[in-house]
Amino acid sequence: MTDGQRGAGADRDVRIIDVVRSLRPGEVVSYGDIAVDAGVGRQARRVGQLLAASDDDSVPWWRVVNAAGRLVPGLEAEQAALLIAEGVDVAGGRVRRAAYGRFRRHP
DNA sequence: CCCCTGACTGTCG
DNA sequence: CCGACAGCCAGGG
Repeated sequence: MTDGQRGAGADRDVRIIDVVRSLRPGEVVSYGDIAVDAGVGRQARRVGQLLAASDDDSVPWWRVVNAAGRLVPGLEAEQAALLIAEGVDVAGGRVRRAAYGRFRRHP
């Protein structure tokens, strides 16, 4: 592919996944933050859709929650276990604000 | 091109 | 605190 970027869409996906993979243990961020960090603006939905379709084990999807700190529907138990194992404060199917690593929301 | 769906988000009652 | 609503963006039928 010496010509232009036929994979423009795939490039965005790669960036998003890359941001998620850059998360370290105990670090939790929201879909919106991931989208912004990846430089795709308000594609928070695409982030979730992407993670849902990704089978890659190198992608720590459990470190991603929604803006309310809510865990992934249907996988709350597993996600909670993984987060707690990393020292994240999880309660009632959601992550506590204080447990966020890159939390960039008004406190 | 139109319509529906979604691991989202912010506002309102 | 929580449910209902509307807004936004991209993918799939």
